[in-house]
Amino acid sequence: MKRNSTIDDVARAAGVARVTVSRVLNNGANVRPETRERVRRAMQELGYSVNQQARALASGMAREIMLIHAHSPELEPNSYYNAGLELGALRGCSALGFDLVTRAVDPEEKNRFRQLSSILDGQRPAGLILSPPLSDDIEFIETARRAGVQVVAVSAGEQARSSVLAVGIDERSAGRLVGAHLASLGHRRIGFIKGPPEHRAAALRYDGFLDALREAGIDDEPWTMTGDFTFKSGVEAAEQLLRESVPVTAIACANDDMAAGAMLALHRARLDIPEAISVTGFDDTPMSEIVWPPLTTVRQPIKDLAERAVHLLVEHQSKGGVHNDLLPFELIVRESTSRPTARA
Amino acid sequence: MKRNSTIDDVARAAGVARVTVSRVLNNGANVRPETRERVRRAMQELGYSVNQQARALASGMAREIMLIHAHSPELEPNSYYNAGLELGALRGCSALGFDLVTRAVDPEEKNRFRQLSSILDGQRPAGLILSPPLSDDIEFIETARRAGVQVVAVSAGEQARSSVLAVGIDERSAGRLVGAHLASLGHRRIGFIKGPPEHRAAALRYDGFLDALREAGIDDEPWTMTGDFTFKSGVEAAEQLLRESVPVTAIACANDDMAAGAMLALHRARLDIPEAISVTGFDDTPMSEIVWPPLTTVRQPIKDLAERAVHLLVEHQSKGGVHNDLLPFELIVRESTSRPTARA
DNA sequence: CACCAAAATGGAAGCGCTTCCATCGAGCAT
DNA sequence: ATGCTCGATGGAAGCGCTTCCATTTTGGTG
Repeated sequence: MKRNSTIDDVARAAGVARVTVSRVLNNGANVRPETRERVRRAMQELGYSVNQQARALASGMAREIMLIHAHSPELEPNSYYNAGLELGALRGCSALGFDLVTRAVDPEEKNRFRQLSSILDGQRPAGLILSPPLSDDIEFIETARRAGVQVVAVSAGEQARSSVLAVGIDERSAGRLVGAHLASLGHRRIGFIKGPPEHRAAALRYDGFLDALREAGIDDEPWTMTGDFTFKSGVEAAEQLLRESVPVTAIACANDDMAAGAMLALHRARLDIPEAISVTGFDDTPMSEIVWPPLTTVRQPIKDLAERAVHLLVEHQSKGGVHNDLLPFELIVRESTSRPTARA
Repeated sequence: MKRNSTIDDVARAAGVARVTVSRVLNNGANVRPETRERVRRAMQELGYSVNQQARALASGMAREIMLIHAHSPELEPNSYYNAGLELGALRGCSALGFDLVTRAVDPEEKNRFRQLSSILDGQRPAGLILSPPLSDDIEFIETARRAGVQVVAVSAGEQARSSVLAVGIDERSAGRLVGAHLASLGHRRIGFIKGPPEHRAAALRYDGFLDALREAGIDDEPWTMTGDFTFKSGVEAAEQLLRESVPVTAIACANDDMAAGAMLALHRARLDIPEAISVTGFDDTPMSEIVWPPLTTVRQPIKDLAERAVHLLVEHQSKGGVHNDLLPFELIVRESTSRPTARA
């Protein structure tokens, strides 16, 4: 029955005191480089890894990180996105010896600030992870900070990113990537189904999209429609477009759900995808491989975002400060996009 | 800055020693009922909750639970199912102060027993969560037990359920529910797309399905085809059925992915769902709401299964024994099923 | 070369809990 | 009554780590 080695084993092996090992562990100051190295080597040889439980217990710091996701009663929850965030956050917490507490708050609720304050008061978490559109709600963020809780905003817009810890992707570049893809295929008349205006990240995606069109010499304002990220709103937006007989050869959507909805509307209207109209999504949810045809979309590392958020929170414990982490994204080209057929 | 109350606070409030509170906490023996009650009340009043970190540290038990999911290189991983399991397991671990370690093992790999042994040897987890088809691999389970690790089988077949801890749903009844639904709508000729034979739970679903048909007076063997749970295999199975011109009015599938595949094949063949053919799935993945038409399916509480699995593992620590937890499931009737039209 | 601040290191306490062992009565047979 | 067992309770140690403070070492200065 092999017992994991402890900090004392390392200390003994390195010929130093336990405290010194602890300092090395926490990148503490006042350790001579050679001592540090010796301790490092001892850790290596013993295959040592810290016991997060013990660490958390000793340091006595709050052991909880709170994940708040938006959940309006009317809107169906974006289960994939939220599940991904929770999964990532849990992984991060697990690795760092924290507990995750998940809460839902209605972003429309007038009362949400008071609500947050009372939650924070009861729990005193070590940090708060906010997802859109809460991560763009500056007043909400400020309420949390006033309560002395470190905040990290996930996929937030520029304002939030410049005032608290943040993780996300370069939304604007991601949007540009989609626009460039469509433009390079030869599409000139493109429709865009946007997300809700409070969702700053989606707005940035749209800006990037416009950039790409402009760079490709397409200066006409594209036809746009605003959805609320649900499948249903995608259906409705596309139906609206068909009703108006807008002559587009491609429709870009601010997320996959709306793209799937749009595809359904097009299917119903007996329009072939991508022959008649190309469609793009955003997020690369599992659904994008299931719909027909498989959806061209942007893969966003949702789990990694949340995991990173936890680390950020722990690293910047009480240091306050602004830190903006951008994670990589990727355009996944599938069969829902092709060059426009010479017809429209 | 409110500090959470500790076991000592409770002890003081109840006028007993710390140990006694600990005994109450762990349902230990040798505490007089009235003392127990007094302690309980004190806990209540102080809003006490155990510090799992401290508990885990003190009890010195392994702090890790290992989730092993099957992952063959050829087969696309069932991301929704696996993500759900991981999410649930993480929640459970988080609540109980355990860490979750996730591993993937190829169930086809001859070498998997040795592989498992070496993993277990290195990590010594407090328990092992096995998902199908590994949870039906008796020899695999035995290997783990021989290494002295408690095992819980998720969604396993009867053999595994009778030899280790297990959580799942009553697969047979769930299958019966689907069969009864279809039969009650008036379908007499029904096709069934099965899962792989090693997947015992899927086989049970099929048995239950047959039971229902028999109960409805349908004694003909239904037309069946075996898939591997992938979207693609669903497409192929349905195409096979169409090629053979089997005169079914409904197709039941062992999971949602195959159902979605079958639907695609039917769409391509210009068959309307549910007018020409009804389709059912199993699992209620998010996809079932996205496909067109929305899929009638059985909702299985995947996250809860995994969460329960963790609890089982911890409760039965070193007690060995067999325990079979059945969680509730639910038939979700959507638009992919209707009475057969008077045509076939 | 003595002197001192600053850097490097170590000792000890304690986080909240469990576990091991000792203690204390009560109830029972002798 | 006396001795014993057994159920109920408490004392003390310690899990692996951090933190506070004391101590030793270093290297720069006059």
